[in-house]
Amino acid sequence: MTKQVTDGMEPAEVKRTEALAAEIFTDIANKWALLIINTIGESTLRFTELCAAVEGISHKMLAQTLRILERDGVVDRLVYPTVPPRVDYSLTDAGLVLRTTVNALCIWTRQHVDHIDQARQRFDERQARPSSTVAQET
Amino acid sequence: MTKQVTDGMEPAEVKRTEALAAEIFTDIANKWALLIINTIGESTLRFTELCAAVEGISHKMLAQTLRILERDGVVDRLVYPTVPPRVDYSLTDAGLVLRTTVNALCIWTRQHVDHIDQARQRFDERQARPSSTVAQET
DNA sequence: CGGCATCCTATACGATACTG
DNA sequence: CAGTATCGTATAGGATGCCG
Repeated sequence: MTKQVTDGMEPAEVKRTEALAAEIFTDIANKWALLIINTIGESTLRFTELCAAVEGISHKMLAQTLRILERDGVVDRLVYPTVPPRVDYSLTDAGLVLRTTVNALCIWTRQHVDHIDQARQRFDERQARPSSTVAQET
Repeated sequence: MTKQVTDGMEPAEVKRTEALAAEIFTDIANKWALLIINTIGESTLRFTELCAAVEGISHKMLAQTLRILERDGVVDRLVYPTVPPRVDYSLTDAGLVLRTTVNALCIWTRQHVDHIDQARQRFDERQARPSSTVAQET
């Protein structure tokens, strides 16, 4: 998945990095993780605020995904020893770098909604009757 | 999920765009779709080539995900009416734009492998004994 | 309030097998 | 070779409830 970073490593080390990269990618490249990262952004949000801000996420998935992101050093978790408890979430430095990319993904989605909607209609139409995109003989 | 694009729309239209954006995001923001997009990149690959290039993907998931990406107008599918059949996959213009972002995501992952690996070790250690990150009283 | 555990359903996914 | 269908398992994910 995008080499170049592993240049000049011993085979064993490359393999370990490869495996870790795959793991990390799995942690991050999923709907909830990406939405959470994008939502926190530059701000600091409490658990409940996040739960409300991330459209459609459940209490459970938020807690679960936050734990993974915290472990991976993408989000910071600050616990106030008050009662009732207060927990603030923010992005780490690494998380902030990541977030610029994630945000670009969200913006791309928004900007292509119409285009994609039309592509879908064309596709669904094509499915109805045969004759798809076929390379022409020359 | 990242507003601003829906400014100056009627409420009903905003809601439709909102729903579509969520759908599209679900299609794209998952491991396989992102890996496929990043792998195709600027090139044109046959089904079998893609299957080999995308680390760990199964025949089934590749076919399934490609269908979704094709429908969304992210990948182009060119069928050669030969026997045995040959099918070439490449990114559409929209897909190419998207791919720059996706690639940035992959690169970020690679570049932060060590950093994240260390963050994980610290996290796992913290879990063993209590005393987590707690806000100090002032 | 934040978080974990539990239960249950829905979906993701792999393996396999069959077609054109 | 590319694709679809089927089946079984595994994981995602919602709902609920209990604790500090």
